[in-house]
Amino acid sequence: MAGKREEKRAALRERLLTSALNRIQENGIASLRARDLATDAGCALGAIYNIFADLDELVFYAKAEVFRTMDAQLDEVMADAHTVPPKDQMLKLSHAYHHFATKNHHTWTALFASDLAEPEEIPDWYRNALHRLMGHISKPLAQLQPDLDAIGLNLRTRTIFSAIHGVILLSVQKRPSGVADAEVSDAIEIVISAFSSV
Amino acid sequence: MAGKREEKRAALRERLLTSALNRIQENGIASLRARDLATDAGCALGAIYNIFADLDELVFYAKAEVFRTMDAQLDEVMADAHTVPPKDQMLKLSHAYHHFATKNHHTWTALFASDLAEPEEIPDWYRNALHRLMGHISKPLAQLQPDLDAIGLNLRTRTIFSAIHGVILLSVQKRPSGVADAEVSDAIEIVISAFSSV
DNA sequence: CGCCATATTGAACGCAGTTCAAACCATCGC
DNA sequence: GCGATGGTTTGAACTGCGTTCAATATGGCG
Repeated sequence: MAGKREEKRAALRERLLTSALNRIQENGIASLRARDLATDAGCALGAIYNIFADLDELVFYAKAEVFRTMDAQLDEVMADAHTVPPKDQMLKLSHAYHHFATKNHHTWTALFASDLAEPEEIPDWYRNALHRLMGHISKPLAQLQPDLDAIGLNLRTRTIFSAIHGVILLSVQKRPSGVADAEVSDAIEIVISAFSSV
Repeated sequence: MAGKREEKRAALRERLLTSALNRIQENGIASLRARDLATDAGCALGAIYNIFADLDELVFYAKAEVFRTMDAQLDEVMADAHTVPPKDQMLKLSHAYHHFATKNHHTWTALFASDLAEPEEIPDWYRNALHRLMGHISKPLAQLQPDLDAIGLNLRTRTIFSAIHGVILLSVQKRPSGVADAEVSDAIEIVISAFSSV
């Protein structure tokens, strides 16, 4: 009977996170309720606080889950990317990012909901995932512009990511200043073309 | 004494909005409190609800104020823009947008805090301000690419805005995926150059 | 089995937005 | 002026939420 305590604890933790992800996916992070989570997970209200310091921490781990899922999907899409021209690699990544954002509207939006006011310890897995993501952009970019130094390449990589992110964010948020759903693909093409041909 | 009632009502409304703007600017929209607003404005808690349906409505009008202020500043910056080359016009606008965003971190962030879930009536003044903003981009763009039709120009305009917005947003939010504060100017230059040279 | 440490429970607390009935006060007809 | 009228102001009370905590239950272990 090694660690039946740990077992139950881990199972409850899992149920709470699953419930949170389902509810965020369904109704958005703003309408997440501690009491609903407890009901879903079949535990008492207070039990949440044996496992997480507060709801923010629970949400933090839920977001981590979303981020990891996205990371895995992007990695899979880009696994055989080296077989296509640099520009097509960036297009592929952008469209995959867009696809994830629309398929996971509420959870994806939640990822960016708040400022990272305090530069808290960025966890290693996060740094790594981000590094992989940026690598999917910087690798083809380095092919297109071989004379860029590391710093220039880094800045350019983040700039391209930010640009694509902006297009998708404003579109997903249905801002009048953004592009309509049906135009996102074209907008991505415009952005990547612009960055590919300097 | 025509309309002393209306007068007091308008004055209170003004005080509430001013208080809201000050507090958002200072501490961010998340820590806005009805009781604080009432104290600031020197009225009872319930008085807020004679003027606004709820806090969301008050915040809506506060955001409108911010948007109008930004609109006015951008218009002023761009007033004599026609004297410089198209690319420089877009740079000027982008830097002014960035300047406003950093000088008004919390209020600017509040503008984009929530999805516009329901496509509620977009007020005319908002549509107009947006139209002016987009005009500052589309005019120089049309000079650079005279063979674009209206639809293409419109899409391209929104795409450029989204790209610049993305760069600034991720930077202001201090996301690791964004560019650092000190790099934003360079990133803007990169984006506008890319879009100017296709 | 019996004891300890930990987990679980849900009632209770504090805080925040919102409501509402009573007190208040512009306004208007006289 | 003056009293009636109806919107305005008031702040205590209501509701819903995250969080806490003392009491209870339960796994772990000699």
